[in-house]
Amino acid sequence: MPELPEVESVRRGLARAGLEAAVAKVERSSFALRTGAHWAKRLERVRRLQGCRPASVDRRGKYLLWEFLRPGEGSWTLLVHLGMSGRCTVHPAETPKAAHTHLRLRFEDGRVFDFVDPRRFGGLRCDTRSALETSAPLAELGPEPWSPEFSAEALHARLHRSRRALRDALLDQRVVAGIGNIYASEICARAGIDPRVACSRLRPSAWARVHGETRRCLRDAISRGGTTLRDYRNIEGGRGRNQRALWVYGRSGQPCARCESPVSSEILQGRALFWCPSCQARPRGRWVV
DNA sequence: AGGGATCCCTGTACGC
DNA sequence: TGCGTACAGGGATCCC
Repeated sequence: MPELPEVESVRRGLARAGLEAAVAKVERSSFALRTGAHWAKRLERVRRLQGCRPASVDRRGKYLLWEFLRPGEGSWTLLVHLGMSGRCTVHPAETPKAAHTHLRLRFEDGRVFDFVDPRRFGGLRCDTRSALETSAPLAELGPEPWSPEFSAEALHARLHRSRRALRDALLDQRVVAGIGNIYASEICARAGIDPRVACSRLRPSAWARVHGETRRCLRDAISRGGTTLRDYRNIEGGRGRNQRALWVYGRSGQPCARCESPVSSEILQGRALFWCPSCQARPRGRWVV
């Protein structure tokens, strides 16, 4: 389940790979990836990358933006979303295609880039940078966790009337970009707040903790190369190391990393939710401070 | 308009 | 052993 730290790890891996040679050939599977207006119609356009040279790799939320310089002038940008099971890999030489390879870029230096996604929840799109940034899904994303627009005050202002559970607000990419189910549970755990509590009950001091722990949790996960519970792999095919540092996610019944009480879990909005009933007790009063 | 429900998709885990 | 089934979940879409 690639979230911001995993996508950032892929971004850094791609940048480190130092691909500079032009794309000799674009190979596409006949499967549709993510369907819908934003994706399927535009998959054909990856052929545009033929003859282009890879340049900078950026990230916005859970999306990768990989720029390719055109032979004449200008550039195309490849937008990549890993969905649930998407993997990006760079192979040093000829490598057989893995099952469910949806895109292979063959570079003139002999290396290949593969996008593999068995569950096909991921998506690809190729367009100009400005076309991508001014349309869905990028245009709808909320602030990056490290941007000045993401603040405790902004969280409070946006959510103080919302009756949604805190966990569900953190999953909303319009509130802040990049958080998925794993880090939503972990952020609530580190902030010491019951993830089921309605946003409207959080006072500014509680939002300050949510804000601070969001940044810390994601930053620490990036420094550990992301979380591999099942599918996630980095550009070299290796696993992340953050799974060992999780406090609550996937640890139902096991001792909380902080107080050793057994971790609780339930399904909320169709998604697994984990918390420590002792460190994240439901407030008895009206407010979470 | 906010937010809940449903669907997409396949590998894995588990029960009988 | 083998088969069937439940489950995992990000985001688009529909709907109230």
